Amino acid sequence: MGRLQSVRKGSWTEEEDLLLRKCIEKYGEGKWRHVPARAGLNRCRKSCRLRWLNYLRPNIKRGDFAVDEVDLIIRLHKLLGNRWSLIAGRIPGRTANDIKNFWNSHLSKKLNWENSSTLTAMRLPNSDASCPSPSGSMGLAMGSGVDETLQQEEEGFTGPAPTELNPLEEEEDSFWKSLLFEVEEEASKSFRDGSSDTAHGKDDLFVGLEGLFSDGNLWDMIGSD
DNA sequence: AAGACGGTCAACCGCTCCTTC
DNA sequence: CGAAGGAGCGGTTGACCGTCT
Repeated sequence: MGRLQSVRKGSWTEEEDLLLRKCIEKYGEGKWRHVPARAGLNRCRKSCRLRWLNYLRPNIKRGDFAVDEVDLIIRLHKLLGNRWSLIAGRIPGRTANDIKNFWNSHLSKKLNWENSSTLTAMRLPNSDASCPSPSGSMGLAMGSGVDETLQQEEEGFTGPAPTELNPLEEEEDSFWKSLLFEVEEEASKSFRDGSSDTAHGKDDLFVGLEGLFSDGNLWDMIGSD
């Protein structure tokens, strides 16, 4: 009937945020198709969903990424590639959009630059105390600690050392194991379904893991902020 | 002081995957 | 089993802001 009402685009107002928040509180997440009408918003369902997921959802962290978060992002990206939602699922309080933006604006250039320069110049002599080492609860599970990984790399280290783990390390260990399990499940499923998504197949997964564990000094690569 | 430039981030777009019928 | 619609994802865009010249 030619009633193609144009939906609003652009930045969200506080009033719109309030309406959306109230709607989600009342009806819960999901059923995004109904959200605009329920909330009384002249927005498309995608816009509502995005706004909620990236901005309004409780427990969302704003501001700078912590050292351990950055380290985790780098490693997860090495393992998973540009699968931001998967990466975000492993970093509490951070959204896929946040991580994607952060990667694109901070890390990708830095890593590209450093990677290309280290090919010829090898490691830059700046791995001193000014480079923070990952130390939070989400830090490295395997051979955590910058000097350790560096040493392992120089000694031809290619996998996690079978050392005894303290409780914190055990927690981290289980984190990586569960992640590995999830990704492997997905890869297996794709494999069984004959999916053409070979970019994330099992082989690549283990290539990624190998790189993940045998990785050199990430903080050397990206420098310290 | 002001224009140019680059970086950041919120939001949109289009595609793929998933679910339902 | 296939089609259609919905949901989710990653890539891209554009506005805004800070820095540089």
